[in-house]
Amino acid sequence: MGRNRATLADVARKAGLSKTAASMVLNGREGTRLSAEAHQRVFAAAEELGYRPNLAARSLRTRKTATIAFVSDIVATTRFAGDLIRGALDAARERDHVLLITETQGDATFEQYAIEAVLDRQVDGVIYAAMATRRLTVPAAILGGPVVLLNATSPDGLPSVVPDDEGAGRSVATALLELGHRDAIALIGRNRLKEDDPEVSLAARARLHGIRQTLNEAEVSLLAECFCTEWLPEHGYAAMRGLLSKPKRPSAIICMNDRLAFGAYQALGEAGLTVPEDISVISFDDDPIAAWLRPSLATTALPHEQMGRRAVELLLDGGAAEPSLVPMPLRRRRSLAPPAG
Amino acid sequence: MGRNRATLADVARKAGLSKTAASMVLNGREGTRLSAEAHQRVFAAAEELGYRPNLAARSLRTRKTATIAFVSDIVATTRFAGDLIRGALDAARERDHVLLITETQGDATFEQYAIEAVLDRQVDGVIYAAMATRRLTVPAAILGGPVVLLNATSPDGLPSVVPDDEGAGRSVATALLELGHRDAIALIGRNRLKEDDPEVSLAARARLHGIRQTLNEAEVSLLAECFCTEWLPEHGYAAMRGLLSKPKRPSAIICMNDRLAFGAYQALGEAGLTVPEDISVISFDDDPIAAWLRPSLATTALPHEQMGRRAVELLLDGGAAEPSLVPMPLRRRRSLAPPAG
DNA sequence: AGTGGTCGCTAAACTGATTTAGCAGAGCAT
DNA sequence: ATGCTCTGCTAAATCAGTTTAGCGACCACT
Repeated sequence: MGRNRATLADVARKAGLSKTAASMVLNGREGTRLSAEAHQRVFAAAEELGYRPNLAARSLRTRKTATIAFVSDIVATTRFAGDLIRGALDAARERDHVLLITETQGDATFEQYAIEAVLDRQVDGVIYAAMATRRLTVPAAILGGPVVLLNATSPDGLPSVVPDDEGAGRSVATALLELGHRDAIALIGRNRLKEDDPEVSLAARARLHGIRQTLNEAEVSLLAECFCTEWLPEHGYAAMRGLLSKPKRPSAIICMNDRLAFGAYQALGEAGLTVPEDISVISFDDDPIAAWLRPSLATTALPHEQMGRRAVELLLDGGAAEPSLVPMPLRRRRSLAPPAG
Repeated sequence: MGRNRATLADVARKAGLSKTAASMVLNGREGTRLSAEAHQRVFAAAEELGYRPNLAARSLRTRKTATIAFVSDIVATTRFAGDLIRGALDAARERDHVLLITETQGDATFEQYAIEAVLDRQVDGVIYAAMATRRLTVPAAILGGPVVLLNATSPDGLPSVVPDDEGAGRSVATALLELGHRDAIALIGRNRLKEDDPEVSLAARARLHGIRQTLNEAEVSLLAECFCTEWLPEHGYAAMRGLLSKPKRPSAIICMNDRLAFGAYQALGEAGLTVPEDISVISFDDDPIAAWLRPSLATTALPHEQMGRRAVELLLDGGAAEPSLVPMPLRRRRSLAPPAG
């Protein structure tokens, strides 16, 4: 890879100057008294030789690699990982940095390995990302340098970037109230584990809190709340069937994520009910399926790309110590209507 | 990041030996005549100081960085990217390598930038990945070192890893024939652009070819073939409605991907038809939604994780020059049944 | 004439590893 | 006593940059 690259010494020789001079010119150092002509010659030589500095050599001296580690628990399994990475990639490129990506798979041994691997490569900082918004404790080894938590918070008070799930909860509830839904709003996706253990999820509790707060302020209470062991379509399906078997039919359903909503749609379809004429549905995440459903599903978007970007900005440009809350925009789609009759 | 790390010189000093000796012991060099005691002392010193070599320094001398570039056109937008990356990550870790990830977004300027960025960092090789299986030409700049194409082929005859879409086409057709479907099989997802331009897609043509070949051998021809401008649910929906409006109803549908099948399901549901009793459905990709649909959708899986893994193996361990075809396993699910009546 | 300052530039040290070339001492044969 | 080999180790060069310290020439001023 990259054999026969021209070195700084080659450039200097061609320009008839010392390495020192060439280095200073190419780095645009202020206050050196090199002549305009020397500048010309160095630039010309570098151009002609297609010179590009060897960053390994440079970083040996400067201890800067222009490389950031992106350490995450799981990159696959969720389609969102790509957006998180893409946002980080974009922001890194704008700052002439590059991303070293590793995955811990939630395994302590892998994590240890991943961290050593990136520290050995002298990365300038670490973005420690979680795929589900949660609280975690970062390994001590990376605390020697800049760290930003992405989609996670930690007890150490490290800079972190998380979505505003509570705000999203408020948006969702407000959207329903504005349409006139009041005493027939049901919730699908309560989950003790997610709500009570911040190391599993911070989103569940925050979303619930946002919803409750808004409804309380309007003096509205939920018609029903369904617990689900997981947030997958099958659980949404089962929950929806449960709701439909009760005497009072809800006028609107809030699902804790889009996959639950997908399951709910399936149950509604089987029951011969139409969205949104019979029942409105709204949820969280803006999974791609939300737009594919018929009718399209109103939801609040997890701004993964923005979050990835913000993490890099925080890491390289510095910034707020308190968690950076990224708003979750409401996507108004066809699944919303005023209550029937 | 990584301040105050012990250096090799520290280890040597503590062991009372030269850097040379320490280096040789730690690298397990054969044929050096260092005493067993010297070995002990070096290991002990390294252990005690928590010594880890500075890879930037090492690579300056050895021209090896134990780092691979993963350059892809688009990492987001498709949920599959994660699996491709994960497979590569796993295989890289097993070989003590790490992945530098960049994205070109299909833009020539970004591509140029990405390639320079990774070459400047002296990567040991490049995995050039495409998110949709297609043919492409790799930029000359990376041809100076090892390159493997992932989910793509090139006219240069570079080593490449692609899914066996033609085999998948055969599996799909065979599965339907075995169930007894013959003269009422319809196809959704013909697409001139994808079929005719290998720089857009290799999958469409290969899948179609596999299907046709198997049906021809059984002397069966397709009842209908629907063209779709894109392979999204809405197009599958429209195509399915089209098929249902014709006099002869198909007994089975082959969709060119799962998203089309999702759309087909929606149209079938609206028409009051049930899968698989009225119509069987089978498709390609094994998108997560395939398992979420009711009934679950039979499909052939794109083995992204395996492909990512294979690419790294090819790059680091060497191997076949001709394209490495990774089989696409058939996932038999509930959407298949013998034709009705 | 001597002193000091600025200008334009360079030699050499330094970063932390690997690798080449070779040295001192022991043992052995001649 | 000399030459030879083998053992166990080290000094120094090297990789490709950055950075520190300083050199010679020229000018101005006292």
